[in-house]
Amino acid sequence: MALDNRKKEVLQAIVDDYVANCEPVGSKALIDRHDFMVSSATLRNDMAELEQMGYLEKPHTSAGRIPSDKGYREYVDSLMKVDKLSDEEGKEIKEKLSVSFDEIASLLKAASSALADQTGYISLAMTPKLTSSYLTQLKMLMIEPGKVLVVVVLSAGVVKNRMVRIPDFLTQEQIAQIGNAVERGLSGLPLSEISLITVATAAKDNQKVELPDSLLNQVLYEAYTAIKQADNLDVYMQGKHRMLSLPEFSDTKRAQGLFDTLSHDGLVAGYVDEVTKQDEKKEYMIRIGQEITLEGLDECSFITTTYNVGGKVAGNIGVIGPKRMEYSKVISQINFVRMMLDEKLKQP
Amino acid sequence: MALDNRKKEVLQAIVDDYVANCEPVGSKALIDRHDFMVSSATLRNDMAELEQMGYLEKPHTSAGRIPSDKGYREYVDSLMKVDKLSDEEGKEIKEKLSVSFDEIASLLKAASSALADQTGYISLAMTPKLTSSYLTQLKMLMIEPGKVLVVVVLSAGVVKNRMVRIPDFLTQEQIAQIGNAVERGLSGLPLSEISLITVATAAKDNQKVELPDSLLNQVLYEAYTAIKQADNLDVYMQGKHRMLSLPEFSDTKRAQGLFDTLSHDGLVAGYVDEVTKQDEKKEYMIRIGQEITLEGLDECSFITTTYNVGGKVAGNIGVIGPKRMEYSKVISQINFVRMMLDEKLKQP
DNA sequence: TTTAGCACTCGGGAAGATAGAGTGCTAAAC
DNA sequence: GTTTAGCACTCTATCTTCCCGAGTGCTAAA
Repeated sequence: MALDNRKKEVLQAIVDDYVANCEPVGSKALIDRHDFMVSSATLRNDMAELEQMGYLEKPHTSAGRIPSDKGYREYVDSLMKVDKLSDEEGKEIKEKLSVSFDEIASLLKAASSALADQTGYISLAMTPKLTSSYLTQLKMLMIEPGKVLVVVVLSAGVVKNRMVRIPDFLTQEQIAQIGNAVERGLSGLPLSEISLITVATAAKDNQKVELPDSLLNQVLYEAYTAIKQADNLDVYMQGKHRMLSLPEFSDTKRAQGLFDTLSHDGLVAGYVDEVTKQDEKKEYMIRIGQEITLEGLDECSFITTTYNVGGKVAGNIGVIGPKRMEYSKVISQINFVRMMLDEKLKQP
Repeated sequence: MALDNRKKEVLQAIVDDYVANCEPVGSKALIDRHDFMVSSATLRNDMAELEQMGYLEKPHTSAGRIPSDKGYREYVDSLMKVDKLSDEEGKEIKEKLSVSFDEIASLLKAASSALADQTGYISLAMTPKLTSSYLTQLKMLMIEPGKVLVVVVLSAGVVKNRMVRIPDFLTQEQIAQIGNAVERGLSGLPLSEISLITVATAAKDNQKVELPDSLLNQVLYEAYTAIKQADNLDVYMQGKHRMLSLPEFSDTKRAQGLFDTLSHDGLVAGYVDEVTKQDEKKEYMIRIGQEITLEGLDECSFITTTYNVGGKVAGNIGVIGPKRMEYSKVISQINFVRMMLDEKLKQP
């Protein structure tokens, strides 16, 4: 059975009211707050049917209804209208993102913080996915004898560095040359194709320094781990503790379950990755309540979208909030931030 | 009036019991759990006096007693005995700290995570204080035309870098030379004495590159901000959400107040700094409940100590837990971690 | 100074009563 | 067939009352 027009309106009104007040919505309250041209009894009938179809639930017999996961799903899929961001809000976000960004990391931090402030929920920003990036530069900089800073630059504007130890009689020149050799051999190569072996051959093909193999290998190993480490997704997450003020997390156990999961950056990043693949064609992905396979997030909804670097699919930004979130507002906010990122990262 | 021996024992026993159970301690429970050779009536008298002296409080008339801030203070100052860490625990910590650390940052992260795991409370590790550090190196590395990575190395082993923009017709050689010139002029100088002017004179005295002043100044300005930015204390904090499982934070409002304050790294760092100065001569500093002037921490206790780099006073590590914390255990844990840090950072 | 004894206090949990919001159903009206 | 008024019913949340028991403070005796 399909939803007739009035049922759609009823469902929409219930979601709206519940989002606003976090209290089960009854037929009378619905009449009071909305301009339905029918009586409460009629709404009661509709609500009963909506419940039977699985869009609504009752916390207990004599309470109002609350949306089920399916109800929220219907709401975001076909009922809500995503309105444009207000001009002021757009301006606010723009301001927050107008940091002079010279590394993508600082821009993402700003984006995450803007999203958290603006939505009032938990925000998320992830560095570009490694699968889409390749090595552009590798610099080795001697800080003091025996200590070298390896700077790895990836195509998407990601810069990572790592301090490593090497035998302390190697000179700055030797080190720099090895770095250059590796860079020459590997730049342009996707990270997935870089292995200890490719690093070694690159170095040996390109370098002129005379060094015993064992010594050279030691340095190359460090270079290799530095490159591999640049692989790691960085996750910027903000606004976690704001969830404590929501009624759905007034139970500390539940809040703790949420925080426990969120403290594992890797888990969250992995989930985002997986889900983004599933919803590849969509502009944004939304997961509601039990649809989220992460532990402790079954009272939450999760919205992410993908930003581009140099016009190509890159990393993700997102928001985690209660199921009872202001979907249309959050979506327009997240969209706006994404557009700003795309704009700022246009030239590769 | 001074505390006679039995009163001391009573206070100590009450603190111990309350720490263990988070329940007000009555005279009878005290008798049951400890070997006092007197009757409960006698203890009642003692407890009444201890209350009058301000060491104990009653949540309400007919409950047991709980320690007041003053009571805890007396406890940590003269009653508890700090016992040595068990061998296993020492081993565990040692293992967690046996990361190959090449930057002080990663060692501090490991220290903070070990402390959080081991104590079960919130841990804190801060990079060395800037007042005690001076510039040792400044490298400028061209990543691509117009983009330069400025690497700042400080005496205490702190390495920071920052990407900056410069006019894009400058060459790697020019940039590197300017960096070298500034390094030559400023290395060994305390950060506090470095200003835009000293940077400029250093560069002009030492460099040979011919560049128009306005251009040079632009680069120098970026170098200067990079140095100044290295100034910032980094704070590593872990284990926050563990507090949610403590009964004293079952009220989400309270937890939120705590988290709100803790999310401002600067606030906490500033407080630690201030308090460390006050307790300069002591091995560790302890602040209990209301003694802590940070908002939201009045149900907490705060213990910090100072680690050394190259034998000189450097940064702080610490633990924030409930007032009802296992002081002696935490102190021995924190001390152990500090000793490990000192050991690892012995050679400058 | 210590102790036994006892009356008193107070919080917290159990039990019961009540109000009110909301429901589902029936039968009449449109 | 759909809508509506009316009504009995259900269930929670709240308030009151009551009582238990842990704990106290005081007194008087050891």
